[in-house]
This record gives sequence, structure tokens and C-alpha cells, in this order.
Amino acid sequence: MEKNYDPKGMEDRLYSKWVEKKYFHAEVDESKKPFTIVIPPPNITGRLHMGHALDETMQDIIIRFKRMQGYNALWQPGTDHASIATEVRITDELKKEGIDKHELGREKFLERAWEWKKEYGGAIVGQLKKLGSSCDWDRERFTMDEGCNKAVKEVFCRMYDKGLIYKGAKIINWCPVCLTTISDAEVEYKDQASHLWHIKYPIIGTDDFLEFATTRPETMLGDTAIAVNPEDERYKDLIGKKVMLPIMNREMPVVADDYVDMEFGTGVVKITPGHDPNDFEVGKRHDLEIINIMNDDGTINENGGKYAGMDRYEAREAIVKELDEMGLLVKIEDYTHNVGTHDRCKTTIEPLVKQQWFVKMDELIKPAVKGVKEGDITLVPASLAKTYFNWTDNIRDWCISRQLWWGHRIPAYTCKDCGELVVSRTDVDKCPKCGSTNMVQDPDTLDTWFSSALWPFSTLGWPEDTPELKYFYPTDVLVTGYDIIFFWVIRMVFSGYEQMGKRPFKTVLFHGLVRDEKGRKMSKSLGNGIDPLEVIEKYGADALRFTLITGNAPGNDMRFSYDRIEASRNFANKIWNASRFVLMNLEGKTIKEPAENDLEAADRWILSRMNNTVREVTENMEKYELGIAAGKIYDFIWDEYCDWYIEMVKPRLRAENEAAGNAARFTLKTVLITALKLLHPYMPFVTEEIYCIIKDATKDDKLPESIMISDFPVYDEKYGYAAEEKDVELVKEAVKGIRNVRSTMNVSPGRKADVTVVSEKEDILNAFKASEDFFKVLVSAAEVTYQKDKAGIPDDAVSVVVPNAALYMPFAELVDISEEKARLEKEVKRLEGELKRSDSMLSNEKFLSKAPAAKIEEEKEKRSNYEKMLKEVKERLELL
RNA sequence: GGGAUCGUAGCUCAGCUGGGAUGAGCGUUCGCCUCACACGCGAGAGGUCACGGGUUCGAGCCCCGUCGGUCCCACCA
Repeated sequence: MEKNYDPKGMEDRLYSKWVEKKYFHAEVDESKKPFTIVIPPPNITGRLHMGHALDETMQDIIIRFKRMQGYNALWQPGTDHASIATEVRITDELKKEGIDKHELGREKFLERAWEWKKEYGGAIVGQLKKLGSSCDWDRERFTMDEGCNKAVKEVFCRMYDKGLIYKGAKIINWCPVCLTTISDAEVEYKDQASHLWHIKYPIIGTDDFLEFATTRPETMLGDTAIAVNPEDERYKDLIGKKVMLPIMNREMPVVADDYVDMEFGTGVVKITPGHDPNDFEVGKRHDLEIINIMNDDGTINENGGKYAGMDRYEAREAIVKELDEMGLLVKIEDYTHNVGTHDRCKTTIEPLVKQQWFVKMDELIKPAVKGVKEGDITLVPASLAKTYFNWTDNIRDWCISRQLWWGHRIPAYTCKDCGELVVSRTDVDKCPKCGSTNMVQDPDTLDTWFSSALWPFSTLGWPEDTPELKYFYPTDVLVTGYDIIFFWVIRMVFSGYEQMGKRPFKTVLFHGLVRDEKGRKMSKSLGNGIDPLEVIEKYGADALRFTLITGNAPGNDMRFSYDRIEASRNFANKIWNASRFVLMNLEGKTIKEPAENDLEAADRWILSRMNNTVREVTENMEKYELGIAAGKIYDFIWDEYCDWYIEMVKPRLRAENEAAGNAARFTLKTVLITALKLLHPYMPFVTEEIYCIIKDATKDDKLPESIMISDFPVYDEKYGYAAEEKDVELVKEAVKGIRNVRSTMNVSPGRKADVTVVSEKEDILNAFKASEDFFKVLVSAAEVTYQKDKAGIPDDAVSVVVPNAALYMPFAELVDISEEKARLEKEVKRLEGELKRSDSMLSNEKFLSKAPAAKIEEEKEKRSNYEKMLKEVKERLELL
């Protein structure tokens, strides 16, 4: 083994081996329990970023853990066609070649898109593999493959037949750049500095004006009314009167509507039903005309009179100028308001009235609410349920049609002759009503999320009744970011309940965002993104994975920094070197299972610690507390195994005693293998590499050929060495105390000093005796003697106190007495403080009557220890 | 406007359904190239757990309020 762990080359080699051996592949097997995760399909346009890396790592940890636990674990992979993102990308590419999308035509465009998908769509998959993701690649799917298309059509037709999907003219969010509708979820509201223009319209039949304010003067071209609150005394007599819309010279009514807030501005609102969602509602109530003044690209259309052809912002300025000239502009105020923008391209959304397809949400959402409320689906962390309900409680119908080509085409057909609308799973060439063959399919495609919503069952073969579907559905856990809860999670939930009659997953495990070291979101525009592939290249996938998972609680954002990556890399190196040490001592030896009596105190201690760690790690992983479990593994390996156990065992490895050496080697190996297994889900590569090296070197046929198919460790009663664990902990405490003294007294490590252990308790002396071989080495003692009293201890010996024992070293000649006094005084102070705390608890009547008995006992024992230790330290102090 | 979440060591964060902050990593100080590892070892320093109340025998943890940061949602023109 090399001196330093170098992941380069190793990772790809191991990954290929796993794929070749089909370890990732899951088949239906009724004799085993299934455990299923479906991957949140990354976009085919995407390149792996830290968010993916975190998401994939969490899933891989869980799936590897479950696989090792004996579940039939399926991690279903695939990619998303990402309708709009991909279409924009290809359109841009064409533009660079001087080709206009519309001139190219739909069919040719789609050919191009599929080619593109073939060429680049796989890139992200290759990047997932770099992370070590143990997906079942034999089952890879694509949201626009044939099966998914079938599922989409099936769902569309079913919901249409049930009246859950309808077509209608409603006000929708229009992106003038992408030239398509988008759903409410895709609108991102952003504060924008703008103005509030105060304008007045003449009241017909009077010389008076009606003043109001607007943030969008250009929409006045489509105004069809002025509204006031019916309760507003100021305007009561104006209701029913008419005002003149300047520029357009259109007479419009003054209507009364509750929507108007009397407190805001002048209490008067211009109404543009064609370009504002609220005005649209007001318009419906008052039967107002809807005038669309805009073309799809955001320029003013022929309904805008002389402003036709101008861009919406150009028109705004021109209109304000004209109003000013007419003397109708009262004033302009600075004003910041929330503007809806398209989350993809950041263009300001234009509300427009258009014929679109919608999913009716009110009934559909009910099981999705109930499912989470009643615990059929668990959200981790639970607090996100509030966010979830906030959305479900305020849900509006989902606009699903998109004016795009790359996507699932809406399976609706219209007869050009009689206008009949047919929704069908198969192509329709003949009108079922009039028999005409002049049928045209709806040109629109579906929102990307429509197909993603079906992902947990479409990937398992639905609508066919496949064995996979029966066996692997519902899936067990969905791992995703909280930012996608509205887009995807909720839609999968209601789709699962509606189509399958069952939840799509039992648990949703959310993670947060990966931010840069300053806490900023990683983004292209800021240029602060860290490329996971670069990190993997430099430090290895294991280091990246471990960094992303440690110290992070579900749903919390995390900061990424190279300091943390280095810490993880160092951890991998630590294990590597510990293994190197173990291997060195194992080579050429035959390791036998030791007789129970041959196991020494240190062995029992580490086995017991290992056993407890196994339990704690398993418990936390089962709760999806992956960060906590990772921390436990880290501490166990680094602190307990490397820093203590290996040091404890060194003297025995050098000694001649065969049985003792064998027990040490056996324990070293057993604990190492167990620790590697615990760590394997987190750091699959190093653990596999070391595991295989050790298996080969020791020719151990009992070990499976790969750690990833070995059994996850289970808590085992036979390692319940509680008493020995406690004994060794006490010895450790003594070691630390003595080291502390030596360090503060500047005693060089080479200088050996004999230690006398004094305790009136036989079992305490025995505990030290049992640990003597390593104790001696760890505290640089030549001899250790044991006695029940302090007979023969020189007055100026340096002392260390631990519960129930004191340790003495004849250091006097090189110790500054005043310094030793200071040290003991500090110790007195500390112990007095402890005693005080303990006393205040134990003298509290209420504590004694209300606290649990075990707690009281524990406190009493502590108190008695402090008392004894304090007495001892004080005595020493007096002797100096 | 509503909601969520965070405020613990110089920095980044853990802290298990309330029971001594021996918290972790990084940084820092002192001593060590000890035959696995200097990507390391040993020993330290460093915290009024944002603030103010309350519940409790006991609060970093529960409740109320205040301040500060972040995020989500929302039709105030």
C-alpha cells in the first residue's frame, strides 16, 4: 500500500468492477424485501453541480445502506427532457448557425433535439457515475421515452374524461421571450425599483377628473373600466358614470368593487382585464370587455392604436410623455414593487388571456393534503409540512399547455370541419362526429412537470401492469431539495394518489442548498460555483461525498469550502494509513478466532465501543440523520480506533506472546472491517479498496468479494463488555491526566517516570493492572506499582486524580513546586465548582422528589467522587 | 402582509422527544519527523448557547415577546 491514499484511477476501476458484476442491478424477487428510490431526474441540459452532488450522495448512501442490510434495493435512474430549458438551448444553437427555429419547422427541430439529446443527454449520467452512484443503469429511463409518453397520454385522457383536465380561456402567465405560457410555480416574484405614475382621466359630462395611480401606464391601452370601492363616500356618486380614456378616446364605466382598497393611493383603480389577473376577475364580475393589446413578443398590437408595433416599455415612456403633454400626468413617484418574472429567463411576465389547458386542482389536491396530514407520507424535516400546506391551501388550477415543441404533445385533436374536440390515447384521423378526416392535433406540448409527476410509477412500467410496479411501488424515500417541493413533490403526490390509488413514496427527505463559503447561492452569474467534478478529480469522490454529508441536518442549507474538503480527504487518508498499519501486522500471520479469555481489556473495550457505534449509526441512518451517523463513524474511526486502540495494541504486537498477539490482530481486523462497512455507504471507494486488499492479504474466504455486497454490521450482544468499557475509559482518563502533567511540566517524552496507582478499591486496581501493557507505554512509565494506600509516596510526588484512584509520579526534581501548586489549586477550584453544582442539585428537595431515581443516583455517585478527589488534591497541596 | 428558518468557541456548523457545553472541523498556542499517517501525534487556550420574560426541581433545547440574518409564499393598483 502507498503511504498516502490516492483515489486517482482507483475510483473508475472500482466503479467498472461494480457495474460489471451487476451489483447495482435489482430484479423482482419475492423472497426479499424491496427498497426503492427513484432519482430526481437531472435535466439533459444539465451539468453536474453541487446540488446534484449532494442529492445523489444522499441517495447513494441510503441505497447502499439498505442493500447491505439485505433489502432488494433499487435505485431507479433517468433523465428529464426539461422541455423549455432544452428548447431554449437548441434554439440558441440554431441561431448561431443562422437558422430560425420556425423556418426549420417542427419536425426538423425535433429531429435536431433528439440528436442533441443523444449526444449530450448522456453527459450528466457519466458525471453521476463519477460520484459513485449505485443506480441500476440497466433500468435507465427518460421522461420522454416511449413508456413515459404512454403514461402521459394515459393520464391526460383519464383526467380529461373525469373532467380534471379542461381547456379554457383564462388569464395566464406569458413569457414574451420564450413565447410560451408558464405555470404559477414558474413565476418568480422580484422586487423591482420602478415608479408609481399618478394619472387622471376626465369624467364625462363634467370638467372634473378622476385621479389614480398605476405601475404600468402602457396597459391603459387596454383599460375598459375604472373601479372604486362601493363603500367609498368620496366616489359614491361617480359609480355608473363614465370616464374618457385618453389617447384611445374610449368611454369607460366607473364600477364599484370590493377589490379596491380605499386606503391605497386615491382609492381609484384602472381596470385592464386583459393584462392583470385581478382586473381579469373584476372584469368577469362586471362583464367588462377584455382587450388584448399585446403581441406574443411583448410589443403593442393593433388594439394599441398608434402605439402598435412598439415594445411594451417603449410604449410606456411614450404614453407617459403624451399624457404629460395632455396635462393628465399628475406626478411620478419612486416605487418598489414585486414583479413576476420567468424563472428560466428572468423576463418580466406578461399576464394575457389565452385558450390553454388546465388541470383542475381543488379535488385532486385533497388526497395529497390528507396523505401528509395523516402521516401516510412523512416529510423530513417535518417542519416543511407547513410549506407544503401553504401551497396546497392556496392552490390554483395548473396551466399545463406550453407553446413549445420539445415535450409531450397534447393528445387532443380538433376537427377542422365541425370543430369537434377529441382527446385520445391514439392518433385520431377521422372525426367521430362528422366523419371528416380533416383532424389536427393540438400543437402545444405539456409542462415538463406533467411527465415528472408520473416518474415514480411511469419508470416502473405503468400503465402496463408490470411485476416491477407491483413489487417496487410505492417507493420508499424521495430525496430532493426543498426548493422543488411545489414543482415536483406535490405533483408526484397527487398524481400517485390519483393514478395508482397509493402514495408514491413513504418518506420525502429534503436537503437544503449548497452555498459557497460566504453563504451565497452558487450561481453562474456570480461565478462562485464550485465544480464537483473538479473536486473529485483533485480530492476524490469519497472526500466530496463525506464533506457534503457531515455536519448537515435534513433541510438545512450548507456551506461548501475547500477547508472542509481537505478535512474529508484527510479522513480518507487516515483510514488508509490505519489499514496500512493493520495490514502490516496481519501479513504472514494466521488469524484465529481467539478464546474468550485471550481478549484483553483493550480488545473488549474497542469491541464494545464498536458495537455501540454500530447501533447508533444504524439508528441514525434509519431516521435519515445521515450527518449524525457520519459524525459517529468519523469519531469512532479516528478517535477511538486510531488514536486509542491502535496505540493500546502496539506493545502486544511487538511482544512474543502468541495468544495475546492473535487476540490483538483478530480485534484489529474485526473492528477495521466493521468500521469499513459502516463507512462504505459514505465513502464507497476507499472502503472497497482497503477491504479487498485485506481480504486478499489474509486470504479470508469468509468475506464476500466486495464490501458493497457484504452485510451491514448489526448490534451483537456478545460484545456487551460494559464493565471493561468503563474500566478502560477510566484508564484513558488517567492517561490523559498524566500526559497533561508531563506536557505542562515540559517533561520530555523520552524521560520515563514510574507510576504508582493508589486506590482502596480492589477492582479499580485490577482495572489498571489489566491495562498495564499499554498504560505503561502511553504514559512513558518504566514501572507501574499498585497499592491500597499512600504508604511510601513521597510528599513532593506529582499526583493525578481520577474517580476512585490517584496516580503518583516522582517527578519532584524537575518540577517547579510553585507551578505544581498552581496546577493543584486550579484542580481544587474545578472540583469545588463541581461539588457546588452537585450539592445544589442534591440539596434541592424538589429535585429529590421529582427527578428520576436513576438521575439522582448518578448525581450522588458523581458527588462522592468529587468529594474524594477534592480531599486528595487538597492533601497533596498541603504537603507541598 | 403571511409563513418558515437560523442566531452555540475567531470561522463553518453539530447538539439525539429538557438533566453537567470533556461538542466537531478549520484556525490558534505549546511540544513532538514516536518503526500507519506531518493529509500526522500529544497537550492547551477559546463559549453570559442573540436579548428579555415565562413554564419546570432543572432550559441551548419548551412557551411568549424583542432584535438581527436568510428563505418561501402573497393580486394592493
